[in-house]
Amino acid sequence: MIDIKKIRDEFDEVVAAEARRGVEKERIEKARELDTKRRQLVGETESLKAKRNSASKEIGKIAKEGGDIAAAKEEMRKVGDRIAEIDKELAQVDVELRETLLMIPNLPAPEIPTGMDSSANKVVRMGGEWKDPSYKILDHMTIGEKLGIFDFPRGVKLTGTGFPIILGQGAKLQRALIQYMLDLHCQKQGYTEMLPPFVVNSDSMTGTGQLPKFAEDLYHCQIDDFWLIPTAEVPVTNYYRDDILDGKKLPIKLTAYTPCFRREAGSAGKMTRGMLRVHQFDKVEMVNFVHPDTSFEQLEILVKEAEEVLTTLGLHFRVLQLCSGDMGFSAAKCYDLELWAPGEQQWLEVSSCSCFTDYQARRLNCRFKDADGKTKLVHTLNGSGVALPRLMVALLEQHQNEDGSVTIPEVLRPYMNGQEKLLPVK
RNA sequence: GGAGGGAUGGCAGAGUGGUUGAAUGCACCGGUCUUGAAAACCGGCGUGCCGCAAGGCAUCGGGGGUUCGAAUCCCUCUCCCUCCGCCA
Repeated sequence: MIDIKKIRDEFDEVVAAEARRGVEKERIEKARELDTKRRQLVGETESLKAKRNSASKEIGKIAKEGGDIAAAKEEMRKVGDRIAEIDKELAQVDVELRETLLMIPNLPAPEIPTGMDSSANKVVRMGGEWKDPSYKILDHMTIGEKLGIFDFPRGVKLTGTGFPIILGQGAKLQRALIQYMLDLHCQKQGYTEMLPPFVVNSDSMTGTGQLPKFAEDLYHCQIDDFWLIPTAEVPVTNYYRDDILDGKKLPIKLTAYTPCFRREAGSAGKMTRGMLRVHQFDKVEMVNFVHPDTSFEQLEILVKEAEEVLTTLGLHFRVLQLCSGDMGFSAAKCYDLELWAPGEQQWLEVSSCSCFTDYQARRLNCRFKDADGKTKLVHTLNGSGVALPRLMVALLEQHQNEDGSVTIPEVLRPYMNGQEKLLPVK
């Protein structure tokens, strides 16, 4: 949620910055008007309450001395009625203001490119290498079939489309990847691992912004009013909801492996081939709670941490800086990591690393005690480190051999009992 | 799932309708003393909102109600604890 004080005090700057994301001035104007209205009502009701409070004290005193209090009581009853009226209106304005603020995205960082869609994104660097081999490159579906590691039809039988089954050495490879990434983050990059619930309540979903807007994209357990998490960001970030952190302990870096569940209502048919877009997938996520002065430096570190996964797996990828209009709603600055999938002949997004400044923390009410003794909002960052299905696709396609086998990256072999290759089943 | 008991400031823990925003202890911060530290003593010490400020309002798990006035009474929800049942 954006800071209303910013709209109050730096209106023109906010309007200009939001215009870069395609937000009309009217929306910000509306927030400002509601805020003015709100403050006026607060002033009115509070001065009436002050009057009532002091009168009530007086009444108590008079009553004790046996004086007549009937007239005073009657007058205060009227004041009470008026207060109730104003409070009702105020509650309405509060709701409206909050809703309006929630519709305003985070302010884009000044240095990012302006643009409304992915065409304005900028490739900031390339990583790893790729050379097309002399033999014919296969796509992951064909490779998977040879290796006997995917079963899509039976996934449909068990659940429905978008719930693939991974088998045998493929399942083991996936498990190895998860282990490897967690170990890398924890042993080398200073993260603490967390194994959170995969199901959360509505407060948590609201805290990170999935609710109320994106309810349709989530799986819901009606009886208990629980939701399946679409990303580990939800439980991990909400871990510190309504919390005050010790400033000396920042940055706090948490990582978690979880399955992710996404209904993705309306996205059927969109790049859904094979493993590319599914309703359930595994992901390792990184979340940082940082001091406001360091958030953008931390973002650069976070991206490098995610990149390290790809580099050490020997994969070719590129780093994209997203333009103002292509970023997620809460992000001030965002980098995407895309892996090259030679079989698909396309770049696959496997990680998105974002700095949310205080936008997410405000909604989450996550603060910290600074060195000056003041309580302030933290800044939050998160990044995938990384998503499994597309990583698997790119890995199979980039590391495939002419004989149909797939070379297992060296760093994964300790997790695979030393196995060097995935071998065709027949 | 059944029965009962709870939820108060960072923690512990008083408080059952009127100077209680909240005793007391611990923790924490500042000071005195000390070569330094400890102890002792003195002072300070929740959060949010409105206001230039003075100050005001709200807040004792959440929501609603009674009342001139609610931490205190009523309703409701959530969570925690104890006992019983069931169970990986």
